[in-house]
Amino acid sequence: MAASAVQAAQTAAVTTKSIAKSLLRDPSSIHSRCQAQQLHAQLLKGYSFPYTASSILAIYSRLCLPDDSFRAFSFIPSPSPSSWTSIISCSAAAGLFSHVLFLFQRMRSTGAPPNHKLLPNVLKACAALRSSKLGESLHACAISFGLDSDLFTGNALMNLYCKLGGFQNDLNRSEEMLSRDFGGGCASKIGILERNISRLSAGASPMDNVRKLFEEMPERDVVSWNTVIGGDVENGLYVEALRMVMEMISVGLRPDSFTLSTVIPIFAELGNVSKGKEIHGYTIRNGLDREVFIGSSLIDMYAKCTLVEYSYRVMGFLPNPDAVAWNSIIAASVQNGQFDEGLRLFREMLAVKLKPMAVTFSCLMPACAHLTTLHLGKQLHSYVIRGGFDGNVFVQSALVDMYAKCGNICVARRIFDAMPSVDMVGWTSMIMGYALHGPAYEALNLFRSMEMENGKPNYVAFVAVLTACSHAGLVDEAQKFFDRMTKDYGITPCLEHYAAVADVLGRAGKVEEAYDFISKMHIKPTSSVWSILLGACRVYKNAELAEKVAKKIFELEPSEIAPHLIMSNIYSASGKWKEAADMRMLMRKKGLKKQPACSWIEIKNKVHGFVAHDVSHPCYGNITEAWEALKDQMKREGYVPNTEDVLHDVEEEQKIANLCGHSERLAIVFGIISTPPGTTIRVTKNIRVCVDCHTAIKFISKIVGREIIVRDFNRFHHFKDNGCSCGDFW
DNA sequence: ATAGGGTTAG
Repeated sequence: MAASAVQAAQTAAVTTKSIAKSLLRDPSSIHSRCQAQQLHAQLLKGYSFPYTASSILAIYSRLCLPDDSFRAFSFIPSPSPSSWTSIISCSAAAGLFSHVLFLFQRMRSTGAPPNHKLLPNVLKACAALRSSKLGESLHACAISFGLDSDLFTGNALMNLYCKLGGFQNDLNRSEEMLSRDFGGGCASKIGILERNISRLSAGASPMDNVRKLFEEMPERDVVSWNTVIGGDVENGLYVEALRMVMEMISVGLRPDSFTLSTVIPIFAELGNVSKGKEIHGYTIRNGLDREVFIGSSLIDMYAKCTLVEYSYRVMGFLPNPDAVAWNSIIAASVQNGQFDEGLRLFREMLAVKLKPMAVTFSCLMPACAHLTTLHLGKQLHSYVIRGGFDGNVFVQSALVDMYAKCGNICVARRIFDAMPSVDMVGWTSMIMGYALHGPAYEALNLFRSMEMENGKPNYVAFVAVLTACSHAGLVDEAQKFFDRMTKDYGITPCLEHYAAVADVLGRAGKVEEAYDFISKMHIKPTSSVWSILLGACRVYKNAELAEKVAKKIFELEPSEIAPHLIMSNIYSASGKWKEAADMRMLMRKKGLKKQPACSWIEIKNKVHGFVAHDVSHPCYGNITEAWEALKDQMKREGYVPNTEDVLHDVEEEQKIANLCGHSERLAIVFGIISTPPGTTIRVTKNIRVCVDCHTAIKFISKIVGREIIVRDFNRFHHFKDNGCSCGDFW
């Protein structure tokens, strides 16, 4: 028995050996890491043939297995050119770019020359790392070895310079770096180098350099053209990019799906849908419209041009939409305000077994933020954590924004504090969060920290900090920030900045000043800016100025509802019932209908919506019963109804009854009777909270001992203990 | 061997 076992083992060994031998002769037959490792083990055992680390390295690197490749490589005392090529290609394919540069430097230090197979990979790594200095040295290296005339090297060089776009390239320093970084260096080589590189001007646009390289290439392929076109697009040279496409066609090359997916985003950016449709037509005629790369950029283009229905159609024609196509269609719907559709598409994406990516969540999160559905936001957050996407800075910023918008500013802050590096979007989301919730000093402090840590705030950051000032009524600070924005940072104010300053002036009662400020804007004020002032006129009962402002609004937007309502309200408040009636008549003549006010609340992951005097809710009986009890208690505590905001020309008693039926009160009372004592109540309302409800909710918060958070059309109110975070300023 | 699509704050 023992003898036969030995024999069997020997036969097995012979068989394995012969398999190993044949595998080495034809390494392309190895398709998995497991097979490669078994072969490696056989080689290490060193049967009858010599162990060749370089052949196993070639196999590992072809399978793109960097760890195994590194191990095999480390056993090669003096690597051959092909071994260097293997290990560097494998590192490049695995995205280990700094390793590529490190290995290349080591290779050069042994005196081994670069070759045309290797250099494109090194250039790719350099482009990925945006290393301008090394890039120039590599360029010098390519020239000194005569590799710059190689098609692939030339393409990779052009790509490198496109990626370095924004960098200051001082090409005259290359000589020094040639010898220092990559061991070039003899006099004749440097002569060639100088002659070649001096023709690339240091001060010119980076794309000019790319174009020179392009023109000097002895041969060009579609990739060469696509690279220059891509560089033009990346550097905002849209006209030039499109001219290149035409020229490419005129020399007899056909734009491929790379070319088209590079230029389609131009029309998204410019919002030029008719040109975009032309390109779409071209893709259909050439059978390219079913490719995912084309499809994704078309979906995005139509969405950015607000033709989201076209996006859906493009998606519908894709035979095999990949995760990116799904991301695009989700982004398309969310960007166009179709939040429920975005969420539905996400579920559909999961249902077809595609794995979501970090981008998926940064596209989708704003849907929860806009819908104020905290429970959905939390579900997505847990998905983010389980999927390991919580390290992505886009996702983190989107989460900060979502939690802030869904009313949970504390969690937003916790996520913000945990961010290892905060970009401008992260800072701005957090600042905007505080602006919406009330603690303006937190917003202002964060803005200062951001200036210290992140340098230059952009215009959105100023929108956020000005919003914080306006919500807190900080007139002087707002004006200071506005001045600093224009003077210190050279940012041209846009509509939102003007709106915020006009708002803060108006709220502070400086309505005439606000009028002057708006009149002096360097862009034409829109009806929305004037409407802000109109609102202030109503609060400060300045009917005269209100009429002047309303006239401007009606000229700009004759069919906007809000100014009609406000004017009617102003007239009612000053007892001008006839004017008020005329205004409402005018609205009827124009066919304008008031948007119904509604409020909603989430109870046990279900959303309950209420409109004013809503009797449709199954718990209506309980709600009125609880409200009556609450009302008595409120009266005892000193609550007096304020009917100033009630529009209708009716008796005082009826006005009070109207107030009591306001949708937010129904939602709050329903929240109180449906949750355990002490639970925070979160209600969302589609329009501004009225003065009386604001007072009433303060009383309610004290009586029931709960925090009540109401999100209205433009901010959050945290009611607690008879006070509100907005400081009665909203 | 070289190139490409979708993302967050208002």
